[in-house]
Amino acid sequence: MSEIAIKYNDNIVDLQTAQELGLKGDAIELDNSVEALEVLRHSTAHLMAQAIKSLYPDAEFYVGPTVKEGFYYDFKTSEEIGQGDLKKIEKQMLSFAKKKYPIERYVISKEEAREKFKDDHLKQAVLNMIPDEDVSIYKQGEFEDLCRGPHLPSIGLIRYFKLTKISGAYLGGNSKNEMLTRIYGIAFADKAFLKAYMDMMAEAEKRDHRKLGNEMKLFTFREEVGAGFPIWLPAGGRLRARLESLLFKAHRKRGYEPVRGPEMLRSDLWKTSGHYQNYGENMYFTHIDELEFGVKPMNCVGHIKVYEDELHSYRDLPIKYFEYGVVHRHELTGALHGLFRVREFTQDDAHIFCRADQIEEQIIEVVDFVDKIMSTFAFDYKMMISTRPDKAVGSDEVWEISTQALKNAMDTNELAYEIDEGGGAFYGPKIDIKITDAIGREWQCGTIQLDFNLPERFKLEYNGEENNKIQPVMIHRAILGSFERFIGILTEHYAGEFPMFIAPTQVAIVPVAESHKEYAKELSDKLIDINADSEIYAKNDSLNKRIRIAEKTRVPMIVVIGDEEIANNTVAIRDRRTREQYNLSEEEFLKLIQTKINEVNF
RNA sequence: GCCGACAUAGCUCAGUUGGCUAGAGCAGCUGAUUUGUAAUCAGCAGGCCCGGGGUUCAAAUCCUCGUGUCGGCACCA
Repeated sequence: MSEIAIKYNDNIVDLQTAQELGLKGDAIELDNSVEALEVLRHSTAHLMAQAIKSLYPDAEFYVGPTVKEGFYYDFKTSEEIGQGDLKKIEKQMLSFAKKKYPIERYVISKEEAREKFKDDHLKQAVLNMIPDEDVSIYKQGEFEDLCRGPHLPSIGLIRYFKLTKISGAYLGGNSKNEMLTRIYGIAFADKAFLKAYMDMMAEAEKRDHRKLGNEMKLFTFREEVGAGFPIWLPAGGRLRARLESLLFKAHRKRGYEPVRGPEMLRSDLWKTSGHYQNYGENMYFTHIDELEFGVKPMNCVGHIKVYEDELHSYRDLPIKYFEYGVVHRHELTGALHGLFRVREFTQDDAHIFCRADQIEEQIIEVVDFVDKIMSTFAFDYKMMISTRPDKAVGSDEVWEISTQALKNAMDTNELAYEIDEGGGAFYGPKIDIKITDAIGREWQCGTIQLDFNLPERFKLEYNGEENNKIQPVMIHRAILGSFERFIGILTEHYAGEFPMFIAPTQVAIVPVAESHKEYAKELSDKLIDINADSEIYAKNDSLNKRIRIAEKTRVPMIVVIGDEEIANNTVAIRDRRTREQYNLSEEEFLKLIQTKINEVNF
C-alpha cells in the first residue's frame, strides 16, 4: 500500500502540497478510510473530467466535489450526453489511468488563471467565488484543472471505480440558473469494496417499494388516473387498515378524540389561516356557484372549526383532536416518487390545543409517542428543529418564543436534535422526525409543530381561572407523517417481509388435496375471529406449486393441512421469517398467531 | 418545473438498417391430473405497440406535441 497524502492539523494535505510547503504529518495510505477515499474520489472526479474533455473537447467544467456517496462533476458540452455514454467515458478513464500520469500541482495568480481558462465560462464562475489572490492548478498529462485538492500523487492509483448516474443539475443549485450535466461516480481502494458497494445498491433496488408494491399487489399508479394519485389494492388495503386500527387505539389511549373536517373549505378561511397567501401555489382550487373553495392541503383549519364548536375551560385543556386526514398538494411532476411523494395522501394528523404552561409536557408526550412507534418498527430516526422559513406569518418575537420553547422541551429532557435553518412551516417552527430508508435516504415522516399564529388569526380562546379569555397554543403533529410514505418506507425497511401485526395476510393455508378444503375453510374462519387474515391456496395446481406461490407473496406463515393434520387436529407450519418447519396443535397455532399479532407496543 | 433517458399483452421482456399476419415466459380461461412442503401436462384466449399530429409506397421503429415512468436537480409528509 502506498502513501497518498498526510494528515496535518486534522486536514488532509496531499503529497504535492506537503512537499512544497515542507509539511510533515501522519501518512494516509491508499485504503478505504474516510480520508483516503476523499482523496481518491476527488482525483477520480478529475480523471473523469479529463476523459470527458478528451471525448468532448468543447466541455466546460464547473465543480467536481466528493459527496457522501462518491463524487460528481458538473459540466457542459454542446453535444448531448446520455446514460449510454457512461461506459465510453469509463473506458477512456481507464486508458488514461493506465498511462499513470503523475498529478502535478502549481500555484498561479487568479489573473493568470482567468487567462488560462478564458474559454471556460463555468471556470470563470468558479474563480469569481474564490476570495484568495492565488489559486492552485492540478495537472495530469495534458489536462489541467483549477482545484484546491487534495489529490493522489498519480492517476495510476485509480482502478476501482464506476460511473453511476447522469443527470441535470442547476449551476450553483439555483433553479433560476442554467442547467448543467452532472455525472456521479463512486471509487474505492480495492475491488472487494467496490463489489460490496455495487451489491448493496442491487439489494436496495430489490427492496424498492415501487417494485415490491407491484409484486405484492399493495398499490398501483395509472397514467389515465393521473400522476401522484395512488390506487390501493386489496393487499395494500389490508396492510393499511391494520396500521390504521393499531394507531387508532394508541391515540384513544392517549386522550385523542377522532374528528373529521371537510375535504374542501371556502377560500376565505384559507385567507384567514394564511394558507392562501403562503401555500396557495401548492393548493388546488375550485368553484361552487360563485364561491371559491380550496381543497385542504392540511387539516388544521378543520380542527380549528371543531375547537370553535363549543366554549372551552382551562380545565379541559389539553384538547386533542385526531384524524386520518386526506390532503392534496400540488407537487412538481419531477418530485413525484412512488408512495414517497404523491399528490394525494393521508396524514395521521392531530392538533393539540393547550395552555402555554402545558407546551413542554405535551411536546414530550408526543416525542414519547413517536419513540414508541419507531422502536416498534425498529427504525433509526433523528430529530431536527426547523426554524422560520422565508415565507411565514407572525412576528419575529412569536417565532423566537416558540422556537425557544421547542428547544427547551428537548434540552430539559436531554433529547438530541439538529437545527434545520429555515425549514419550518409557515405558521410555526417544528421538530421533524427523520427516518432512514433501506437505501440510506432520509425521509421526513413525523413532525411536531408549535403554533401561536393560527390561534391568533382565528381568535381562538378558552376561559381562564378568572373567567378571562385566553388564547390557547396549538401543536400540530403527525407521527407516521403520511400512510403513503410510511408504508413505502416500511416496505423497503422489511424488504416486503412485514411482521405479523401489519402483514397484509397473516397466514397462507395450503390444503394438500381437494378433501382438505373444508378444514382449511374452518381454520380460516377461526383466524378471522382472532383478527387474522388468511388466504386458502386450493387451486388446481400441484402442492409444490401452491407452496411456491404462497412463499412468493411473502406471507409470514404458511400452514399445510392434509389427512394427518385433520386426524390429529394439528397444522404443519412453515415460518417464512424463521425459515423453520414444525407441527402445532390447532389450539397452539391460533394462540401463536394471536401472540404475534399483539406484538405491538404503541 | 428543469436536464437526460424510457413507454410493446394483467406482469417481466424479445422485436434486425422503416418491409408481409408483432413474439416468449409468467398470470388468466378450458380440459386432464388430486398431489405431503419452492413451478404436472395439453389446449385456448389475450395487443389502437402510451395518446394526438406529421414524414414515407410502407411506421412499434423516423420527426413533433402531449401524457406517464425512471435517474438526478430544485422543492417537500
